[in-house]
Amino acid sequence: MTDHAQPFNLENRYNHHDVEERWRSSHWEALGVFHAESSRVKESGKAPYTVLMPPPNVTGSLTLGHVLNHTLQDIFIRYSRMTGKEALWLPGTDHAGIATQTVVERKLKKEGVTRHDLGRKEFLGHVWQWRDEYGGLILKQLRRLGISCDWRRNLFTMDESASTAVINAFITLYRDGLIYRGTRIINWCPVSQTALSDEEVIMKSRRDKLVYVQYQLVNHPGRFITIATVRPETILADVAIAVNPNDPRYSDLVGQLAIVPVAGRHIPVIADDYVDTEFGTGALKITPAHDPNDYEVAKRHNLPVISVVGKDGKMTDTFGYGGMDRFDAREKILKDLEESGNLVRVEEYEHNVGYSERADVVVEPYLSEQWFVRMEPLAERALKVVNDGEIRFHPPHWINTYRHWMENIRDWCISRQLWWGHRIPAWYDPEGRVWVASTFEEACHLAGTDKLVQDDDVLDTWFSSWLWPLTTLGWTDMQSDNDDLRTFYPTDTLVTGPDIIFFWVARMIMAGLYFKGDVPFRDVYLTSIIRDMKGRKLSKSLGNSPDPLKVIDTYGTDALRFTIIYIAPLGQDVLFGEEKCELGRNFATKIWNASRLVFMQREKYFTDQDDFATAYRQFDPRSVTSDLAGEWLLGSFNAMLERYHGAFAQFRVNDIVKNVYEFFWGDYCDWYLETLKVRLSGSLSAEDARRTVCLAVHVLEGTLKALHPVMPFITDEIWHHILPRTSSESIALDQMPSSDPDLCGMAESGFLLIQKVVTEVRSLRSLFGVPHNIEAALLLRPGSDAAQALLQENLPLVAALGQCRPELIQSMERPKHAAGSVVDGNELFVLLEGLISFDKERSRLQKEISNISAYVVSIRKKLSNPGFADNAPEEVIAKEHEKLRDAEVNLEKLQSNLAVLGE
RNA sequence: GGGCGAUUAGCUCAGUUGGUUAGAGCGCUACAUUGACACUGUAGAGGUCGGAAGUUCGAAUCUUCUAUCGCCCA
Repeated sequence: MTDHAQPFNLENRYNHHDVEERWRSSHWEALGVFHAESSRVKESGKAPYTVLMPPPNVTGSLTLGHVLNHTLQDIFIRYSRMTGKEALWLPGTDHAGIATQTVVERKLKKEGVTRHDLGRKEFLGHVWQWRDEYGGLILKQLRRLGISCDWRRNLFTMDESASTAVINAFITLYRDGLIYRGTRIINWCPVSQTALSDEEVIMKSRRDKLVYVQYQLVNHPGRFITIATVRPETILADVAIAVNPNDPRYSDLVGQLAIVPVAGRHIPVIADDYVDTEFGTGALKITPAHDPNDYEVAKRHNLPVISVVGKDGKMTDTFGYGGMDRFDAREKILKDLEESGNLVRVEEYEHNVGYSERADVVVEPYLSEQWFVRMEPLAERALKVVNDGEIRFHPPHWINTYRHWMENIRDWCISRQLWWGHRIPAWYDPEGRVWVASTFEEACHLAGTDKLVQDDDVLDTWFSSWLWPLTTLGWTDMQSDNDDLRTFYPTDTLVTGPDIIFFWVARMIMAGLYFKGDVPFRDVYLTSIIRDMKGRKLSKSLGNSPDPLKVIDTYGTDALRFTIIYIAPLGQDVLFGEEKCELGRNFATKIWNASRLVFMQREKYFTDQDDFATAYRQFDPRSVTSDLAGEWLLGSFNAMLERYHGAFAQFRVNDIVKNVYEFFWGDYCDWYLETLKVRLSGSLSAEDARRTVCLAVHVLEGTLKALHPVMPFITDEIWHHILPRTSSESIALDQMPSSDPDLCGMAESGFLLIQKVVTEVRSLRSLFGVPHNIEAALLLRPGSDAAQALLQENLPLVAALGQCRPELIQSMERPKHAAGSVVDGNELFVLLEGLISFDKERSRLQKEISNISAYVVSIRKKLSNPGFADNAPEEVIAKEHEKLRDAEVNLEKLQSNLAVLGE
């Protein structure tokens, strides 16, 4: 971009393509606007402020969820940067073990190759190649959002430093006894063919058949015991039937043997408290290889474990089902049971079944040897820091969810039967002993032999993500210590979706405390979930997921950012439809056009940029006097800023944008700019005119700064037109205005009366259908000397804004042929010779009077209630008295108007 | 079964410690098109705040019960 001064005014029409292209992130990036340095914290004493980007999945592409999430983070970061912090936003991506491996395997399949054909090493070469080619897509797309992270620090969870950290974290936990290897029933995904953690299993409601099957007793021919199951195919793996020891129905059968249908195996009837007497028949088949609870029962009773379902979800039994899919086998065994006469009955049954999060197939409980993290010792402190408020959740109700998980914590299965990921740093010697070490050499040294074989498995992707607050700042092991860690850890604000509280937030807190001895962040902002206009979750299969890049092309990045923040309140779901972005687009256009008006006025009173710059730099808003609207505007602007900063402190981002929107559109454009036109067209001294323009620009610039965190592009563009600023400067580095408490009070100005009078005149005009091109005569009868002076001074304003010829009168006589009204005790009459029907005006007044009478009665009632007078605070009572007085004055005047009309 | 959240204008939602004649955006109605802006302006219609009971001088706001919907965990 060339470095010439911007034109004095803006293009006629706002074009988001041009503007966003000009300031596109690469420009800001090239300037280093988004870079943060620990040295600046050390040397200048600036306070650090850090945000961690939740690393998007490398296989991912931009969704509206990302838009919301990253816009929020950008808002926090830009605000902090502009309020004088050293703001660091750490970006990166995660390697998404299952998802990435699946994508690459699918691609290879098209070429007729499986990963097993290639072997581990070559396959990983393909994955890296894929990642280099396509893995950067999401980051490219994120840049279009104009987000201000320090891209130099971009980290990938498989990068060398992050990988070193993962291995060292594993070793540390292992040596501390917090990682162990054990045989357990885990969640097995038959499609991805790997173990999953509990969190990766989604429970879904499903209608199945509850099958009642009778087992003959060995020693009592003709007697049966009946069980109920939803998984009849696992009957083949039964090792016992359990009943509750207190269940009288079965007490005589405990210790007997029963015959498993189809399999013919003899199994004992056992008694165990685990059995629920209410469910089914009260007799439960025990299948330890295919149910975690049954496995526990079997352990207690020393029962064998028999497996009939393999890794691929196909049967492995020797009773004629071997090789069949588990669901086909279920149908077949139903028929076989019926034929053999063992099927008692079948009921429809609705229950929850676990599905694999990634592959969306029913998870198979599978007995295997896996690695686990012992979570209880980690949970204790992680729970405490949240209970104690060291980490705050916004909105706070999510603490309950967090607490519940921590209090019912279960060990974390971290091994995955994949190739893509951090390989588990464990080796086995010929005797089967395990050696955990950071390298093969070290393991050999420990084992005293080099005949070692490394564990085939890799670690859960979240095992690297939980170290994200550490690895992004260069942590690699327990000895790590560097300027970035010292300066930026703990980080400040984490913005993420509530769906990964368990996966990620909770585990990062554990890891931060364990490996660094301190919390990883202070505030957790949990975002809204975006749904479509019908309230459905956005999903690719439903086709209800708008492409954010298309939305950006249509409406603009600023518009999308503004809209999504405007409609996403803290802690609520958001119903999004593309057309909602009209809101943001319209606002951007409004900002543009209002700025154009201000710059047009500027051109009239300043010869060029430099002339204006000199005056503007010397301009002190506190010097504004005898400009009613200007003083009011300053008051309103500062009151807006006060709410603005307050909303930031409370993480009420939604309020932030609504606040600025209302101020700018309502106060600045609708009222102030209209008065500005009137004032500048009047007989103002050149000096006053110049000062008036400076004030208009001053408030415009302040508003642009307040909006910049939300709408970075348009604000930077217009900011460059305010003064001759070079393209190497940016509003992003300018200082955010703070609220001046002395000026806030000025919002309570006499200008409010002018507004009310103008509105009332317009209302009467509209009500009586005064043609727009007619200037009505307006008579004003002030209710006080102060109002008299105020109105007198601002008659030109009333005239222009109310499109009327106003005149102050003292006469007590009501003008004929007029529509009358009262505002704050001041009467106004719009003369409507020939236009007004007395009947219409009479009925209008009557209606008005009855409204106000009812109001007066209600306040009187309240005030005469002794309970109110005794209990209500002073200022509330005073306010009621004031309301009553005002209402009474208005009522009286309306009544006399009506009386005059009746004569 | 346990927990959390929602229920306010036709639609989507604000309403922060109880003190408003309950607000906004979109939509709707009427009027306005040469001087920033129709991606606009001005005016207006529209709600007994899911239901019931209670606390209180006073409840959209607090308590209890209840209905409906959604999410999380068993």
